[in-house]
Amino acid sequence: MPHAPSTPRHPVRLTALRTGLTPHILRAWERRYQVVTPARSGGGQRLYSDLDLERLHLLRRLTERGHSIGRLAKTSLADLERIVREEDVASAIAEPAVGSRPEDFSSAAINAARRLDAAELQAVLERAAVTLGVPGFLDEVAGASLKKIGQDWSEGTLSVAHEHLATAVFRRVLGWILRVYEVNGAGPRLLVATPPRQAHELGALLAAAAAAAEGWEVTYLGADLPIPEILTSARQVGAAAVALSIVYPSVDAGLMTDLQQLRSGLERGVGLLIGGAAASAERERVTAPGVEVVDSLAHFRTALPRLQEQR
Amino acid sequence: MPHAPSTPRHPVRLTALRTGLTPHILRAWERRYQVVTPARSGGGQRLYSDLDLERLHLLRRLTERGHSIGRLAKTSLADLERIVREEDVASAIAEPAVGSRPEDFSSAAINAARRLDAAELQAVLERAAVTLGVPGFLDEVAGASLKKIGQDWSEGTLSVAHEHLATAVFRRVLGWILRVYEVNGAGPRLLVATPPRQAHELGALLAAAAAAAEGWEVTYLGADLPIPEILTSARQVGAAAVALSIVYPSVDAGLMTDLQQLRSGLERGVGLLIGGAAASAERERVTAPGVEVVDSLAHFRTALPRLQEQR
DNA sequence: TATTCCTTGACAATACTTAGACAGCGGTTT
DNA sequence: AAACCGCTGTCTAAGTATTGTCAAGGAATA
Repeated sequence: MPHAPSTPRHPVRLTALRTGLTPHILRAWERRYQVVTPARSGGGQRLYSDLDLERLHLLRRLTERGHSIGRLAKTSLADLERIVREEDVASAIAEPAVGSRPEDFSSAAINAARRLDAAELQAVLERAAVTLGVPGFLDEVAGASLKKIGQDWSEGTLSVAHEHLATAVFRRVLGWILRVYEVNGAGPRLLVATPPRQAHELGALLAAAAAAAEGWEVTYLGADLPIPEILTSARQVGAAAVALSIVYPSVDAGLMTDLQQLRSGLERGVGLLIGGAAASAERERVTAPGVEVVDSLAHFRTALPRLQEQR
Repeated sequence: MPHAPSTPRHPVRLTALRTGLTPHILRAWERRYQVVTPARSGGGQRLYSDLDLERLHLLRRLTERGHSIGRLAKTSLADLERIVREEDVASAIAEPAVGSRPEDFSSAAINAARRLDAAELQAVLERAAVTLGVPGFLDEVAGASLKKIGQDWSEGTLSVAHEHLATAVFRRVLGWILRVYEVNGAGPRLLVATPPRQAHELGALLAAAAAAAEGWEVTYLGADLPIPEILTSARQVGAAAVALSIVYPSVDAGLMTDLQQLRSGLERGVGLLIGGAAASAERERVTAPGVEVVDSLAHFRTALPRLQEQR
């Protein structure tokens, strides 16, 4: 015959083990707050029931999370269970937990790059993208990591090798993201590239991925593309907008001519977005009618729907 | 029955945690503006009510967005809620566009399933996972879609073929997620399975993926697993916890025996979580010392870190 | 006999309290 | 501009409350 849950049968030692408390705490709680009142053996030793165990277990959980034992002491078992459940939902809103915060991913990525561990870097980036979602990943991990790497590189903490390895892996991951969003015929078309003499393509890839995640159909053409090629391609795919990334600070006469040529070669309704470090730095020179300079990925994202409507 | 929302019961540090403020700020706000007037314990310590928490939470959100606390201090709860709503509408610019909201993905998924288009279903699910991030995907797309599919199936709108196709694709996508999070040696281990005579494994897979995204190293064993197998495996991989999914409403004597056997076969420190429709429905029968019933994925997620700490 | 458990009283570590001070920020006035 | 000012978050110091931990001496248990 199975015993009733109120049958006293567990000695202190076992009770402590099962509830995660110590015998000392059990006695202190009983002495001070009459949290439970265990039965006694013939010789006066405590014997706890299943119900006591349950109660004590819940109390431990709640006190660990910040409730005060003094206040919880007189609460009924049913109420304790209710509170625990409420706490669970309430705290679900609260924290994203260490290990899956954007910063954690960034630093893990930079460490991997520093160790020249391409496989680990890729794994970290993929995990970040899948955990945070592409928009969050691009804004808070990819952007931040690239910035940090560039910074460390210019400070001499990272070598060219590190930078190349990181570039290769980022290209792979961003390419993967682009592929996931490849889709037939939906969404407006965006052409992404880097103008002549601009070899850094990561910014462009970042923008391409961001646009893809926003539902655009992105044609990514890579770095250092002659203006006529851009024009032809834009016409061919029926682009609703063209986005260029400019990183090198040499915003030279050639570049300005290129931009003018590009703008006048594109149809009226086709938007032209220029982003990247150099674009922000020389915003006044680059800005022109029909040319929008974007300072950040977030800015880029908000500029996109506008272009779509203009068609 | 002490459950009026105005019952004071939360000490300062809990209140700080729940509202995202710090104890310092709580006291400063009270001292300067009488934002709230918490009750006091016998010894003079603050005790906040649920209503206080609600109010403080709203105040934090609004001050973060630039409102001044001095101005908001005397505003009623109802007015605060109204202001927050208005703000939300105003900032709707930042709202995800149509096409990348959870509902859009769910309905696209169900349409694909209805058309028996496995490739499209898989593409939609992958895009959803990558756009929303795995936690969001599991909570708002996978969970919802499966529920809808099950519902349509029981209504006769979807055939067994549809249901099997969907199961196959979901299994593939969830498996992909599990693989992305595969990682060597980090994190506590979780064993996920379905007990004997429980054939529906999608719930278990969902849980497995959620745990993986939280940093657990998950060993997924699939459906209909004999208890001794579970025990051996748990010991072999050194599991910190075991999670089971129970869907069929037949919580029969066999199942109860199985659970008892499982619980007593597991070491003390190893947590045991039971989830799924049947578990929630028969929560009282299933609950036992050392066995925790979880009602939802969100609940499951919050239960996990606890198990980790208990080790 | 060796170990575990009992009670009581004390102590130490946290956590919380108040009152006050200070620094950064945005806006205003000189 | 420069100086000023109110608002707000943060910190300190000194005292109180709460709670975990321990010790001593005796009793029960195996």
